[in-house]
Amino acid sequence: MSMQMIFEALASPVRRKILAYVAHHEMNAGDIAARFDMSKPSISQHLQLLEHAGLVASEKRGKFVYYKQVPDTLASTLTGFVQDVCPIGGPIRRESAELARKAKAAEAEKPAE
Amino acid sequence: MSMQMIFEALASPVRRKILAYVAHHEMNAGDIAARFDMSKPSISQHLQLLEHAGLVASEKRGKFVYYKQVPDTLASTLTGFVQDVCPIGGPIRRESAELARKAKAAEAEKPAE
DNA sequence: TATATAATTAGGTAATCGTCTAATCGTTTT
DNA sequence: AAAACGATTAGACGATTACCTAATTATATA
Repeated sequence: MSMQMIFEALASPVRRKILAYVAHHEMNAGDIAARFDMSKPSISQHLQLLEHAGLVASEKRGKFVYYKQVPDTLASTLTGFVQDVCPIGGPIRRESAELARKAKAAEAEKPAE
Repeated sequence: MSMQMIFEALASPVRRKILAYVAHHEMNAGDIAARFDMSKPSISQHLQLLEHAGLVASEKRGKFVYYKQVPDTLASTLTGFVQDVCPIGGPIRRESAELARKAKAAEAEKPAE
């Protein structure tokens, strides 16, 4: 849940891909593992690392364990970091503006929340 | 310069600290190393990794090698990533708003560019 | 030109990371 | 209650990473 754990979690391409899978809808461990050319235990370990970092949450229902992203942690950590490190002024707000534009466009395309 | 290299670079606390040092003004390798309880060659290695990731640039002047942050890469990579992975809509723009507020406050405090 | 200083390269070692297979735990179904 | 299925834990292995010291390169200065 610390900044260190979050950056460590994001350092792996596999974990970033997992994160993208569970960003918009939950998915169980097996279905996630099926997307990778890797054993289930390995994926399980990546999932745990993501969970310890506070980036995903799991819920067991019957035989299955479902994973989904915890929405706010990532955005706030990364923007906080950028805030600290980047020369304040231009770049961040420029990105913010573009971000807002894209988000608005995406929302228009998919009106259902 | 790829996304992978950037996240890898950010995974180390030492490298994030270096990045913070060179964010707002350049600094030579020795002065950077003096801030850490670590040998100069080790810091040199971290600096090269940051440079290969495209996050800092170096310039040799006389005996010294000066490092400074490349300003836009980090912000655009991280916001691009957040854009991909986070549930679109609320969180990003909420952060953006807060970011803009803080940046404005900081600018008021230090009017010289 | 010889010496001193800044920085990097080279080479080596300990620790960590990512992966695998085999074994275990919990749940469901027959 | 036994068998099947989903997931995690345990243990082992190879590759990578992070660090160190010693040696080297490049520049400046006595």
